Amino acid sequence: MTSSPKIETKAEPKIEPKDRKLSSFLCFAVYSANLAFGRAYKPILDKVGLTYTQYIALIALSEADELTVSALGEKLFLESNTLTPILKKLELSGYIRRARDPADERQVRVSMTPAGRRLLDEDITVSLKDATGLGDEFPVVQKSVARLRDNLLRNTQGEAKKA
Amino acid sequence: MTSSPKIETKAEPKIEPKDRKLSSFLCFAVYSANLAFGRAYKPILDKVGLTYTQYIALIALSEADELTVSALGEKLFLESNTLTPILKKLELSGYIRRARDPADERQVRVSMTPAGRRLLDEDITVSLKDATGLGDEFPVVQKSVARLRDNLLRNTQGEAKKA
DNA sequence: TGAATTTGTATCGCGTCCGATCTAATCGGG
DNA sequence: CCCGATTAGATCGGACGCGATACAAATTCA
Repeated sequence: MTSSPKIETKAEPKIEPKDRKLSSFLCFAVYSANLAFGRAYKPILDKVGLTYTQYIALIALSEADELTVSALGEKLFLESNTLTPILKKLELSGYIRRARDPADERQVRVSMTPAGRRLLDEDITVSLKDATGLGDEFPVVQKSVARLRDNLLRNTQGEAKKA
Repeated sequence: MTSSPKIETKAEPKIEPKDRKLSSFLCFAVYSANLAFGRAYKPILDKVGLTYTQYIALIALSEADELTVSALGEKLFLESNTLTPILKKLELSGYIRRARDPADERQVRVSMTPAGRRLLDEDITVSLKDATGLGDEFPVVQKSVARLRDNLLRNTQGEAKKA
């Protein structure tokens, strides 16, 4: 769309600086959609005393138990500086347990408590699937956004980690 | 393994509680894609001394100048508690101006400085369009995510504001 | 007009994110 | 075996996002 090459120009002939509408920014769509998700989850999660991030971390843990902090972080794209306080709160809430691995005392193994498992089995977020209003598109959008994320991480992690 | 009730229940015949994979969650895709965007923008925005949110706010302001804080908040889906500190930093950085409206001293009019306008004209984020790796899908995904956001806000704002 | 209410912004506290740094445990070479 | 390097978490400070609240300006209405 940016290039409709009738005649070959060296660079862009002329770019209007004005046509940078916020609505055209994919990053803003994702940013604001994330805010919207947080607000949608809030009244539901308030009832069980969890935050949005804590709930997501709990789901990640439900897939594979006894994960280390860094292994959990790989699933969530987070590191210990973010994860540690969250896990401490989840432990305080009684949904998970944290314990140093006897085989390697540097590592912390995180596991779900029965209370945590019970919470997820309730499936408190069923109502939200309708709220997305995506219908059959739901899995398509989900995959597109996941692909977007993976592309962004791959194409920038290169610079971040390389430096 | 926690419970596999063979007896037929009235509503859902049988839902495996285990198949709630993190990767199947749209909210997680959006959540992590937002993190990825923030990380992708960071090295670029660091060079001009802006944060991700500050940059988005600047773009919103470029569309319509002399906005009030709440009008800007409507564009950004943010309120004064979040916006005020951000705008103060943008003012301190010299990219915007803040001034009480003489006609209504309650309101604060926000406008861009020439430095702010110059910054946006540089279009420092061009390189990121490729990093999304979406190609022609780009506008489709953007619209889907924006629609998702609008649906979520509409379907939950009702409860939030009504209460 | 004057008191009550509403409105627009700002402040505060908590919970993420994240870069930078710290500490303790493990590993590896000599 | 000891010492330096690496690794896994944790801590700290800065910047959001947001509910609750404060405060002053504007509006309403008796």
